[in-house]
Amino acid sequence: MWERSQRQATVGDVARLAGVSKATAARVLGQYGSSSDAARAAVHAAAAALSYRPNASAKTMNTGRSESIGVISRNVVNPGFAVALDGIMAVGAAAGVSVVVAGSEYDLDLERAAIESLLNKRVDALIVSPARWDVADHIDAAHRAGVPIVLLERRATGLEVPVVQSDMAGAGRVIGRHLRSLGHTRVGMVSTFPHAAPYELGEETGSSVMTDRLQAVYGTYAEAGIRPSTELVRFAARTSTAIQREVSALLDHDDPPTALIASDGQIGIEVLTVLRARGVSIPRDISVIMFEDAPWATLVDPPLTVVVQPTYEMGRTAAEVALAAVGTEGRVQRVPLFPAELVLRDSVGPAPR
Amino acid sequence: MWERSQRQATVGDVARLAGVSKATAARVLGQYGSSSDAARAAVHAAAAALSYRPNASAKTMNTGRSESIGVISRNVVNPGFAVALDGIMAVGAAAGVSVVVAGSEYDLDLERAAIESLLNKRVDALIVSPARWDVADHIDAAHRAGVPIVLLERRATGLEVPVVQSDMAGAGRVIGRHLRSLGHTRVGMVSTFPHAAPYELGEETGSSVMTDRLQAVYGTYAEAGIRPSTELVRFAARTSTAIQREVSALLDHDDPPTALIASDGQIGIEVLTVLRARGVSIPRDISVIMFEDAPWATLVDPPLTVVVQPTYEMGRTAAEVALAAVGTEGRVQRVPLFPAELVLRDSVGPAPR
DNA sequence: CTGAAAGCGCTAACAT
DNA sequence: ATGTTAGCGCTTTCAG
Repeated sequence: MWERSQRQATVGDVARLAGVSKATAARVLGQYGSSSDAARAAVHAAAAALSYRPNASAKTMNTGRSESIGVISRNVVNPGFAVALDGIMAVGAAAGVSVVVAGSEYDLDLERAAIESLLNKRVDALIVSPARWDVADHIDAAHRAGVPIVLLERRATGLEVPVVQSDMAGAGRVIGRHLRSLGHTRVGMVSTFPHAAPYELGEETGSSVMTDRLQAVYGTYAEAGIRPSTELVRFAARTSTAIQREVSALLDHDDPPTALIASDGQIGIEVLTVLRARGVSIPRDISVIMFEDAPWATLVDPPLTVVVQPTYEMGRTAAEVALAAVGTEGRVQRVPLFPAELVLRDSVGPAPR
Repeated sequence: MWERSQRQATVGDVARLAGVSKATAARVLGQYGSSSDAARAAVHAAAAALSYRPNASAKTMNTGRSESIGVISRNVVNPGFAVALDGIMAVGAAAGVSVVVAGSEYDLDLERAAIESLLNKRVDALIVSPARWDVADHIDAAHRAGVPIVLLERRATGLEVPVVQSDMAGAGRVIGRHLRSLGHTRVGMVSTFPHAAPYELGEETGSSVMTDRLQAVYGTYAEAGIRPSTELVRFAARTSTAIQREVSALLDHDDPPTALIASDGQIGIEVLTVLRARGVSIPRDISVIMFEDAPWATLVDPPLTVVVQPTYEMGRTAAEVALAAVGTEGRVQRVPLFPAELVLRDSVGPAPR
C-alpha cells in the first residue's frame, strides 16, 4: 500500500487498468459524453485503485476554465472583509469553484501584481475591492482581457462592471441630519484611506466609499446653509499610533468637534481608547458614530451608534454575479445598492454648548 | 487598440511577431536558458504589443508546480484566522505564490472536498487547520500523495507533518494556577468545538487545542488534590443563542462557577452580554478569562484578562515551512512551540465565598 | 458507445 | 545562442 510520492495516476493509467481506451476513461471520469455501465464501473474501480486525481491544470488548458475565482482586497484583516469573503467562499464552494485571495494593502503596485498573477492563473472571474478609485487601468485591462470583474464595496473610475456596494451616501445623509438635529456643527471624521487633507466638499478622494460618506454627511450641512466642518476630516490613519495621533489632533483643535465619525472598527477602537484616556465622556462631551457593525459595539460603555450593512450578503452577491458572468459575453449586470442603516444606540447625544 | 476578448496571445504568437523561434521566445519570457540581447528586446516588444500573458496552467503541466498553496481553515470569519491568513499571504506574495483558501466549517466532509479540490489544482503545499483531531485519513492521503502539509494551530492524529501551534498547555497551566491561587475551585469553560459533555479529565476531545487547554487548566487542580470541575465544561456553542444558552446553564448550575473561561472572542462577547444582562459583576461575582487577544478586550469594563499568541507570526511561519518543504523530499521540519501568554487585566479576582 | 488522434500553451531535452 | 521536437494530462472532434 506504499503509494510512493511519485507520479500521480493519469487517465491513461486508469484506462489501461480498466481495459478501455483513454477516451472512454476520460469520458467517465470527466462526466461528459456517454458510456456504458460496464465501462463506467470498470473505470471507477480502476480510478479508485490508483487513487486517481484529475489534473485541474490539464483540464484548464483544454477548456479555458479554471473553476476558480480571484479575490483582491485592500486589507484581509479587516473583519468586514472576512465576512464578505465568507460569503464569497460559500457560493464558490457550492459551485465547486475555488477562491484565490490576494491582498493589495492599499498599494496599487501590489494590486497590479495580484491581478497579473490571477490572470496568469486564468481565474474565471475576479472580485476586487480596489485600492483606489481614481486609477483603474490595470483592472480595466483585465476586464478587456475577457475576465468578468465585479467590484466589491467600492467603485473605480471608468469601469463598466457590476459594483456590489451599500448605500453609503444614504447612511451619510441620515448621519448628517441626525447630528444636525442634535445641534452638532463641528463633526470630525477619521479614516484609514490616504488622502491629502484638508478635504473640501465636492472633492473626490481616492476612495468612492469615503467620497460618498463625506459628500453626504457634510453635504447636508451645506444644504442647510451651515458651513461644513471639513477641516476636521482626517485621513491616512492606518496604524494604531497614527489613528491616536489624528484623534488627539482633532481633540486639540482650536474649535474641536462635538461629534466624531470613525470610518471602521479599528478606528473606532482607537477613538474610544483616546477618549477614555483623556477622560472625555461619551456622549456628554462628544458623540461617536462608527461605520462598522462590530460585535463589541454593544459591549462598550456607552453602546455605540453604528452603520450596519449586509456584508455577508454582499459577498455572496459579488460571487454570484461574478460566476453568472463567466462565459457570458452578455451585458453588465446592474446590482442594486445594498442598504446601509444607522443603528441608534447611546453614543450620540446633543451637542454640548 | 480594440483587443477583443478573444484568444489570448501565446508564446507562438509572440515568437512569430518577434521573428524568433518559439523556444527562444519561451526562454526569454520564462526567464530560463540564455538569449541574446537582441532576441530579448524583440521578444519583450512583441509580448508587450500582444499583451502576452503566460498561461500558468500550461506551465504547471510541465513543471508540476503551480506556484500556489492551499489554506484550509475551519472558520474564515474568526478574527484570529484572518490575522494568520494575512501572515500566510505576506510570505506567499513575497515568494510569488498565490493562496487558495477553503473553509471547512468544522465539517469533515467539507474538509475532504476542499483537500480534494486543492489537490486536483496541484497546489504546491497545503496549510491546514484541521476540523478535527481524531480523523485525519484524508489529510494523510494528501500527504502521501507527495504534497507538503503544515498543520496550523491544531494537531491531527497520526500525521508526521510540521505543526505550527502555540503553547496552549502552558497558558492553561498558568490559568489554572492563577485561578487556584485566588481560591477558585469552580471553573467553567465554554467552547465552540462540538464534543459530548460531560468532559472527563484525561479524555481526548476532537480538538487538540481544547484538549491541551482542558488538560492543563483542570490538571493543575487534580495535581493539587482538588476535584476538577470538569462538569462545568460546555461544548458546541457555535451560534450566539447557543453560546448564551450554555453560559446561562452554567450560571444556573446548582454549584455555579466562580470563574469562566471563554475559548475565543465570539464566546467572550456572549459571555459578557449574558453577565451584563443578569447584572452579574466582574470580577466581584465571577472572574472571566478569554482565549483570544481581541482588540476590544481593553475597552470593555473591566478590561479582560486574555491569552495572547503571535498569530501573525504563526501564519508567516506556516507558510515559510510549507514553502520550504516544496520539492524537498526531506525530513519533517520540527517547528518550536510559539508562546501563549496570559495577560493579566482586571476581569479576574478572588473567588467570592 | 467507444477508440484514435489532434491539440491546449508551455517546458525541456537535444541538436545545431 | 537558437531552433526542433517531444511531451505534460486532459478534452474533443471524428470515425467506426
